Amino acid sequence: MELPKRYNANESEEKWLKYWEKEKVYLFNPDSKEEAYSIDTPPPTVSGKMHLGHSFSYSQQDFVARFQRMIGKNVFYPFGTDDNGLATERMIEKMKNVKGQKMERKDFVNLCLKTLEEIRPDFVYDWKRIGVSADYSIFYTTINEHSQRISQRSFIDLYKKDRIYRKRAPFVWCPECQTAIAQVEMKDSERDSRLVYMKFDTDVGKQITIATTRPELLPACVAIHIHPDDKRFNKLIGKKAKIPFSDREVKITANKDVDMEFGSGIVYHCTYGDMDDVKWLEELKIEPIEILNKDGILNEKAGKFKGLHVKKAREAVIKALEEENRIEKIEPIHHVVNVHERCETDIEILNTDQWFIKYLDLKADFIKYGRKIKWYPDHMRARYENWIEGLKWDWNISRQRHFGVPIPVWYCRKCNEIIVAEEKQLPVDPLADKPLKSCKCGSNEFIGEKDVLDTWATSSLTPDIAIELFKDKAVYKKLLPMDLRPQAHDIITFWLFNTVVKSYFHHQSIPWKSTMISGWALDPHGKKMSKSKGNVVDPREMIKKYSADALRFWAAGSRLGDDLPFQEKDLITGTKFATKIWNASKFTFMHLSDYKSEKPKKLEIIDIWILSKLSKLIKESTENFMNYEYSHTKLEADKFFWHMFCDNYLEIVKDRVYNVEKRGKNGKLSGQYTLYHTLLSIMKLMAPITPFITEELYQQYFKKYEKAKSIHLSKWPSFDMVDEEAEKAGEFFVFVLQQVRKAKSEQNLSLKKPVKRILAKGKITLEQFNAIKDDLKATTTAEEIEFEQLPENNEMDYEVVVDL
RNA sequence: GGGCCUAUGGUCUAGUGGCUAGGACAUUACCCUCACACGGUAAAGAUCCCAGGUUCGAAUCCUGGUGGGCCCACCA
Repeated sequence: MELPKRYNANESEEKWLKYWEKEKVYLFNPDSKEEAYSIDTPPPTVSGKMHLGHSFSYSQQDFVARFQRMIGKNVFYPFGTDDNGLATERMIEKMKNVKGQKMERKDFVNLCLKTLEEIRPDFVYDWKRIGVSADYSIFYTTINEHSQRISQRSFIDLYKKDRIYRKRAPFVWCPECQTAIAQVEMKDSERDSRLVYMKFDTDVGKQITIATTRPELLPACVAIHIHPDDKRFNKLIGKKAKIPFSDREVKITANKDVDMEFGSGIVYHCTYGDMDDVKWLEELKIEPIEILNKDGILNEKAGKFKGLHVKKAREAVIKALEEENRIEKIEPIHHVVNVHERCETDIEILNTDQWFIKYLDLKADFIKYGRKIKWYPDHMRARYENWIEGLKWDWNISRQRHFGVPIPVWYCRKCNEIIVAEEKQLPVDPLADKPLKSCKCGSNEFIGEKDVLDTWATSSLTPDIAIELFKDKAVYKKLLPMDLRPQAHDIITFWLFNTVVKSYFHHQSIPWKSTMISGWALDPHGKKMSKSKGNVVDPREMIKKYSADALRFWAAGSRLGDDLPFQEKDLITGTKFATKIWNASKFTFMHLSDYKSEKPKKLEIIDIWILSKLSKLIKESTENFMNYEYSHTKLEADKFFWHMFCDNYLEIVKDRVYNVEKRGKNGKLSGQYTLYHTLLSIMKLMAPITPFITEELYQQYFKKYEKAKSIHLSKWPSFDMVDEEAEKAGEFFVFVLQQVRKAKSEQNLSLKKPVKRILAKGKITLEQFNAIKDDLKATTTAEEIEFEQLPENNEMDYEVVVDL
C-alpha cells in the first residue's frame, strides 16, 4: 500500500470527525463491566464563541480522557452548555434587538430558548472540531428542564435544611442590569475622576474638609470618621457636623480604618459608598439613609437632588457646593472603581431583598473537603483555601433577571408565608404555576417569586445534572464522586468551590476524587487575552490554517497549570510533526507490505536497542499520564519519534529491508517486527495529543491487523523489553554514526558519499560489535570498519577515527 | 496590602543536588542520501534574574531582593 504524497489535514480531520460520530467511538456504555472514569466537563457559556483559552484547556482535559479510554476505562465524558444567566440575556438582546426588561418574562424566555436552539449546534461544533472526545449524546444545557429540576430541587433541599434564607441586605447592585451581582462578577476599571474637597460646618464653629470622589452621596451621609490617632482632628471626635443642604447633623466618630494619608484625612460615611460603609453601619448601629433607586436615580431622601441620575447628581452637588463656597479644591485623580464585568457600569451598593445560602459557619468543613480532593497541580489548592479563609458574606443566589432558573417559591397574599414548591411538580415557574396545596392560613392566593437563581447556583450542580441522565442504570450509583473535574485556574473560587459546597450539602461527599487545573493561553507577550486589548486569537482560523492537531500539539506543550504565551509560529511545530509522521509511516508501510505480523526467531541487537528504549518510554509516558503530566509524554514521545526513530533507526534499518538478498530474511523480518511495533506504539502514545493524524494512519494500515475500529479504542501500548546491553551497543552505534555525519558535514560532502575506513573504539564486546557491524557499515556507507574494545577504566566511552 | 505560581540561549520550553544544561522555533553553512527539501547533517548561540546561605558539589534546596502572571482585599 502507498500513502498519498501529502497529508491533507483539513480534509482528514473533517472525515474522522464524521467517522467518530457515526461509529459512536466515544459512546459511554452504562452497562459495561469495565471500570468507569467520569469527567465533570466544564459547560462552556454559549454567550461567547470558543476562544483560544478554551481550545487550550479543553485539549488538555481531552488528552486525559483519551488516555483513560485507551487504558480500558469506560469513559463518562458528558458535554453541556451553560446558557442561562445575564450573559445569555445580553447576547440575545443584542442579537434580536430587544430589551428583556420591557418584555413579559414568558415571551423573553421563549425567545431566548428558541434562539439558543438555533445557535447551539454551531457552538458545540467548535468543541467537536478541536477533537474533544466527549460523548455528545450525554448532553445537557443548564437551562433545560432536567437542569432546572435539579437546580430547584437543590434549592428546596437547602431550604428544608435551613440553609437558605431571605433577607433585606445591602448588596452589590448593577443599576444598568438592575440586578444584584456577585463579587466575582465585578471587575476593576481605571477611571480619571475628581477628588472633591468639601467643607462641612461643625458645632464647634470651625469647618472641616472632607475629600471624596462621590460627592453625590452627600445626602446619604450618616457619620464622619476620624482616625483616633490623628492629632490634627481627633479633638473633634464626639462633636457633630452639619450636612450641607439639609438640617441634619451627624456624629464625628473615631474609626481606626481611616487612612490618615488619603485626601484630607477625614472620611464621610455614606449609604453606601462601598463595603466599608456597610460594615461601619453594622458596627455603629446607624440607620442607613438610602437615596438611590434601583436604576441609579436619586430619590426624595436626596432632597433637592431628587430625580437626578448619579452622574448628573455629582455635577449638581459640586455646583451647589461651589455656590455656597464649600469647595476647598478639586484634584484630578486616577483611580480604580468596581464595575459590572458584563456591562462596565459602575456598581452601587443597594439594600434589597435577596436569597442567601448560609455557609460561613462551614469554612473549616469546606477546607477539609478540599484536602480530600487530589489537586493537579497540588499548589492550586492554596487558592481554594485562600478564598475560603477570606469569605465574608453568605452566598447570594438570587438575581433580578428574566432568563434563569426560577426560584421555586410563592408568597401567600394574605399571611405572607413562604410556600416552597414540591419536588414532584418541578420544574416550576412560580409566575405561571401554583403551589400544590393551599397556605396554612387557608388562602389560595399567591404571589410568585420573580427572582431567578444565580447561574452558579445551577452550574455548581453539573455532576448531578450529568449523572442523573443515567438514573435508571446500575452505573448511576457508581459515578459519584466523579473521577475528575478539569477546569482553568481562574474559576477555582466560584465554580469549583460552589460545586464542593453543593456536594457537601446534598451528598455529604466530595464531588470528584481529583481536579486538574489548566492554565491560560496568553498573548505573545505573556499578557491576558481580552477583546478590549484586541489581542484575541480565533482558534477556528488557526485550525483552518494549521489543523486541530497542531493546536492540540501546542496545547500539550505546557505543563498542567502553567500559562502559555501563544505565538502563531509555534503551531508550525505541530504541522511539522504531522508531516514527519506521515512520511515515516509512508516508508514503514511500504516495507511492511509483505509483513504478516510474525515475530522473528531472533531479533537483531539494534532492534532490541530501540525496543528497549521504547519500553522505557512507554513506562514513563504511562506514569506521566496517570499524573496528568501529558506534556512530558508529548515531549518524550516526540523526541523519541523524531530523533531515535526517524533520524537513526529508520536509517539503520534501511539496508536490511531494502537488501534482503544481502542481509538475509531474518534481518528483514526483525526489522519489520520492530518497525511495526515501534511505529504503532508511537502512534498510540501520541493519539491522545494528536487524535486526527494518528487515526488517519491507523486506519490506513494498522487497522487491518489490530482489532479496534479506531486507534482511540485500541489498547494503550505496552512493551517490556528492557535490555541494557543492547542499549549500550545502540548508543555506541549512534555515536559512530554521528562522528561520520560530522566528518562528512565538515567536508561539505553528501551523506551518501562512501567512507574509506572507520576505526571505532568502544566499551562493548567484540561479539556485540560483530552483531551490529553490518548495519553500521551500511548506515555509515563505510567500506571498512575496524573495532577495538576499550577497557572499562578508559576515560572516554567511545573514540572514532573517520577516513574519508 | 495578603495568597499562590514563575524567572534557563533572540523566542517558547525540558531539566529538583553531581550530565560537555536537553529540545523546538529563528540564525549560519553544507547536502536533491532510494519516507520526507513542509527534509537531512552540522555549526554558532545560555555568567541557568540578582545577592547571600546550606553542601565536597546548586539551574535545582534555604533566605532576601527584583521582574512577570493569576486570585483576593483596598480604592472615603
